[in-house]
Amino acid sequence: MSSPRESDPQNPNYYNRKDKSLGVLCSNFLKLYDRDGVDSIGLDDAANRLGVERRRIYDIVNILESVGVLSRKAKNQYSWKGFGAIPRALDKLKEEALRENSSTSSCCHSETVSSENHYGGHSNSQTDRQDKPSVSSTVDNRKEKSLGLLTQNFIKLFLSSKVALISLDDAAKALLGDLRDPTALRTKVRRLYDIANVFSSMDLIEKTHHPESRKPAFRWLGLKGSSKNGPATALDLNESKKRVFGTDITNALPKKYKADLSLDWNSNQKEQLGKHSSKGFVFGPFTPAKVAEGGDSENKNVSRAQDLEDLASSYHPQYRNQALSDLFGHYVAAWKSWYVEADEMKQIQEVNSTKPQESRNTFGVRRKHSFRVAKEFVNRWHDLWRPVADKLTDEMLSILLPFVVVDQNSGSPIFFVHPRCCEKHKSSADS
DNA sequence: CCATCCCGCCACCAC
DNA sequence: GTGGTGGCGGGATGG
Repeated sequence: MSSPRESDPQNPNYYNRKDKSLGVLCSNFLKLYDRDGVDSIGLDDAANRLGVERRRIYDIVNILESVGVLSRKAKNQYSWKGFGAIPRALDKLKEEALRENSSTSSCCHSETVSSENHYGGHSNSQTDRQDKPSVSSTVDNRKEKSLGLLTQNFIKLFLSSKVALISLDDAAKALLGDLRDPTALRTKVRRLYDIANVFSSMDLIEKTHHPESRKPAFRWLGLKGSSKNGPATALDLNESKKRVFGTDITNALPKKYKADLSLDWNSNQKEQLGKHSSKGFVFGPFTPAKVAEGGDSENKNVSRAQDLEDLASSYHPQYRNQALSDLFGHYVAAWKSWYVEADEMKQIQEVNSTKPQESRNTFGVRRKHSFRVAKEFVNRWHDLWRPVADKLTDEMLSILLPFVVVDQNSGSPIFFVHPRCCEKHKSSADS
């Protein structure tokens, strides 16, 4: 006879839809398996450990497989390839996308992704049983609509076109080709939401809004500077993404679970970010890369950026509280895009002008972007932390404080992320 | 009201 | 039949 409303976080029966989204499930999945020593993944095992139904695991696994992170080994068994396998998979997709792009304009769908994707695997045996007249049609049909294939085609959309931003609606239309069935469209969009969720949790894409239309849209992030057609080795990120995690999973609790604000700090690298400034400020990720005052070579800048990036990834606190975790992930992604954007800008400028002076603009862009991103981040961060801010120990604060926002013009810090600190600075910085 | 997307029914398929 | 897979879309949720 009790009210079924359990939307109160204080309520032990608190239930939030987001807690069970494919995105967080994927995060947890990754936490579980993205570590040394993992080689084989059993679907039942995953489902049990994550506390979800098998069906959900299929969704994730299919998507991950299509970007090379996993590969199917046998029934119920997948082998872990890791994030290091992504660049190769993306290369391949891009290649295919370009090929298809040129020889197109007629209805082409199908055959987009040839059955054999996975480089590493000697996929022979029964791979080519798909020319049976009767069976093939249904098989093909089913395959054509598979989540995995849809995923790859979705990626191709980004890789082939110059469109950096795309709404799921548009994506669905594009992927449906000439088909005009509104029902099919809806279904397609639903699937795309699934894909977008897991990709978001992997930082492969990012959700934003279209500049004018205000409509939700997604931006491709890829693996930071990946498409940097550098010399040889192309995109080898030396297995970066070696994220540090705690040992246990967050929402292994079946139906409902209570909010848990306890934190899981990576006690180790606590000290190493000794970037203290004179006033006792501690600079963090948003430090503007010590912007080119005396015109330093860009090589230096690049390595500087790299340093900061490394700092962020090695200094990635893992919160038990999923919301905090997600938020932080969002912030890291945003921060990365800051560099990516700046780099792209720099390249363009380098082509357009032979002036050796343009690095100033580049950093102007960086600052601006940094500012915007940081501001949004801080606001949301602030709201989340307010309830617990006073319970934080000084040690905890020393970890949080590094997150500083810089002024877009001067490059100097304006306010700290810590709730206690940013409160008073916020208003002045806002105008 | 609209953007999201959880949830699980049930069709397929391989034994 | 049994069990693994995984389309698919109803309808709930949250903003």
